[in-house]
Amino acid sequence: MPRNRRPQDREEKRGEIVAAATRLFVDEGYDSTTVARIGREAGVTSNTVYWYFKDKDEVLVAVLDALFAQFLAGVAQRSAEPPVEQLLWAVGELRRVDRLITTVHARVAASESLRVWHDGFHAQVEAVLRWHLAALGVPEAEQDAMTRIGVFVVEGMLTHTGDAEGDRAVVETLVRSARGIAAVPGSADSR
Amino acid sequence: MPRNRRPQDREEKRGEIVAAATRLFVDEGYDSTTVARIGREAGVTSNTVYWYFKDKDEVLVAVLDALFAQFLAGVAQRSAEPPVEQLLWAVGELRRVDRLITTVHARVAASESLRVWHDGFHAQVEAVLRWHLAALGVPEAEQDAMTRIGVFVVEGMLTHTGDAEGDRAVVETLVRSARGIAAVPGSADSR
DNA sequence: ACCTGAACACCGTTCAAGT
DNA sequence: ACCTGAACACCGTTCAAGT
Repeated sequence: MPRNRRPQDREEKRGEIVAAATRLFVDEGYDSTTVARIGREAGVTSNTVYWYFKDKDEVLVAVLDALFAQFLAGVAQRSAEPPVEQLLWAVGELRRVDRLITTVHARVAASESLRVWHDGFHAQVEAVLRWHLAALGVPEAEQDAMTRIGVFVVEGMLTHTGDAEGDRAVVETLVRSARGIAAVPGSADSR
Repeated sequence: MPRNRRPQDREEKRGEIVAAATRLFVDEGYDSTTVARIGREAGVTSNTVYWYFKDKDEVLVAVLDALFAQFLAGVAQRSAEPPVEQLLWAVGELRRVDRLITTVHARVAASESLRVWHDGFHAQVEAVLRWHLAALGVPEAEQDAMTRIGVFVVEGMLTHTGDAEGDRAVVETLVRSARGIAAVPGSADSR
């Protein structure tokens, strides 16, 4: 069966490259990681990386896909926990890859495929947050703004390290704000 | 008077380099701007830039200092306006340099002087925000968390473009949250 | 189809040499 | 003190050539 043997090998090698790149990008950063190094850790030459990926940014997209899938699995497992704990866990998890998040922002302007990935990522994160807000009782009219605030705060926590108590205070204040909005909806009508 | 003629020329040339770099960094981005290009626009060779600055990151710090001073002057002029308008103005202003903000985050790990600048910038922004929160009546115990949230939201708005109505909704919701926290302080005592 | 050696293009930075 | 020409080091990417 030579017809389906090749594709399997291909996925395998590709996976090794992605695994090596993931380790290097997370530990040393995107800029500090040369394509040659990625290849070496995967047992090939730098040129070979270009047989599997269009360019270095495509490698990054593959790495992000892998990391994000892992992350979503963790989110699903914790869906029963209270919102504050879920958010704190997510922040702690994503913070391990904070360098990559900054890299994504720095490169969306230069790479079209990275821009697509970034937009998709935001859409998914926003969907999850909106779900939580609805569950907390935030009326639909306020969900857009609250969702954006939530995304911004999460992203800010990732890129600016804070201690455990500080993080908890931020998340608790945020959730309390959402509850406050839920209790007193509207901005100009009532009162 | 040859004793104070030289220093003046020096500041002049240095200023031209910073002016050229500012234009290029803002319009084309830090990565896309070569040191050679900065020099050319200032009428010198790339090597000459290195006589005035230790490296490309130092040029960036000088550019940031210039832009930030300009920004602070604008803030001072608008101190009488209501908080929402002040914040919206600040966001609009900073958004014009959103690329640089991303660049700063991408390079703090690599450049010590950039890290120092970034920390100082945050300290000043936080001081301004804390002042507003105190004015809104947010109790001291909650100011830390609310300040961090404010910084994160502002930064998020800069790096993620939104339309005018969306921006206004976010800022209004944020200020309303602060007022809500001010009205019902504490998280576990009163109920 | 998969992989490599060699080379190209580009860029930040340095150095010896000029005035 | 100020500036330059030439060169170095490094890196992403490509290409012709192998199996």
